[in-house]
Amino acid sequence: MIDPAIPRLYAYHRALLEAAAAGKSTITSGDLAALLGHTISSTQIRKDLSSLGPLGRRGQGYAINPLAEQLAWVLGLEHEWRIAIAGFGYLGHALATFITSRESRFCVAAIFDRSPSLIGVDWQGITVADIDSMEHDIQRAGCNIGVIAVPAPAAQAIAQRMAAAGIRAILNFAPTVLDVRVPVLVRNIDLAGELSMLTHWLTAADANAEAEA
Amino acid sequence: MIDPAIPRLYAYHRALLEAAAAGKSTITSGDLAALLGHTISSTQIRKDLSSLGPLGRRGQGYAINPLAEQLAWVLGLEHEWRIAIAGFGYLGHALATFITSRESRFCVAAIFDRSPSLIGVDWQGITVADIDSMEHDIQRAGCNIGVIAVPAPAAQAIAQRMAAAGIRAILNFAPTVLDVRVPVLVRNIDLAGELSMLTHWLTAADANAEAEA
DNA sequence: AAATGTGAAGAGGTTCACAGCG
DNA sequence: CGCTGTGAACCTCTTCACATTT
Repeated sequence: MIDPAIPRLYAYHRALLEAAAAGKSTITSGDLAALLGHTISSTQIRKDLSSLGPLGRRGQGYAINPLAEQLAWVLGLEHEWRIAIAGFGYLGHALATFITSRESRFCVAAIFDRSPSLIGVDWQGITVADIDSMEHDIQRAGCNIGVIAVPAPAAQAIAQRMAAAGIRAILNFAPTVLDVRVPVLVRNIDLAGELSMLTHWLTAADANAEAEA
Repeated sequence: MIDPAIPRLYAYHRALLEAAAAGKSTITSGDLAALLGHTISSTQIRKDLSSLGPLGRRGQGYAINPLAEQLAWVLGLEHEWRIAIAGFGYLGHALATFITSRESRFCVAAIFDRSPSLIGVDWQGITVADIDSMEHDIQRAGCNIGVIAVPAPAAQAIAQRMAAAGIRAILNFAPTVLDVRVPVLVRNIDLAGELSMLTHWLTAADANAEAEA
């Protein structure tokens, strides 16, 4: 399965759960597209789904439950994922809450910070630990996904320590390029970059408006 | 200028400021690529930059300061941007801090929440206001960018009200497709989707490892 | 008749190879 | 000689059109 399709598959999965909750048991690619606000075309949906196997019935549409299960399987949502969060400031805290509420099989299993005022704090049964003990705690908690929510200068070292502790996938919110030599998947969430797209678009729109006037 | 190039331009800009701070006054596309951890090729960098005009000297490289200024101009970093944040939970709080610290011309100018325990709270001179007065406050504060950090069910209504108040660019952290009919640029930050890429990749890697064994 | 599944065409962006300057 | 700037080849993903199945 191709890379850019994965977030789409996840969107389908969510939409299918919604449809199922609304009492439907079958859905067409067109209905699914409508549910997603037509941000994705029905053709695209069919291409994505057909690449997983013959999941629909011609003339009828897709049976929701089997399709949702298939998507959950492909996306790895059937495993339980144990997540380690480094940095428990506002961002880390927000992510912990979000992750826990979002998907029942995502489980925050370890939290780290450097600040003495946070170490020892309890969050939903998890004690915030000192970053110095990270390797040990990550392995004991059996974490397989890491989230980096620390300031940029500290991120690189933490990424390397996470990788050393056996974590193979990292979601990085620090605005730095992480260099982990081991084969680890790093996804960067570049908030400032996203903002810059907005500011660029707004200035470009202004320039166009002036040119037309 | 093409869309996917914008975050790259922003990355160049950051790297150039770093290089300037390190005392350099000139840089080649290859050096810049190295500074970015080779996540972007030197060819790509030259293509991106050349589309802005002839900014480099053949045989020498790029003069850092003029180039950084040009990038800042293209990205709209020379304007002052006034940002309205809806939702002041941990996420909203984290974003406010991040935005303020990140770029001096990004200014959080209004904060909204629905919770009585947050309304009236002061954050760096800004008073958290009731979401009911959003339109009025946004206009008074002259906000031109909106950030949505509220739970999914509330996001749609807030997006529409932001658009009605004249905001034309929105960064949305709620896992919902926003439908604003006015021409507004919406960027969705899909945290769950990003996580799903990690879980997919990890399960696919496991499946491959088993297949090889 | 209605909706899926799919080869072929198309668009969009990246890489290559090298011409053009300093 | 070194590095930029760029047309052309390339590749990847999306859209189109339609054959296929219930």
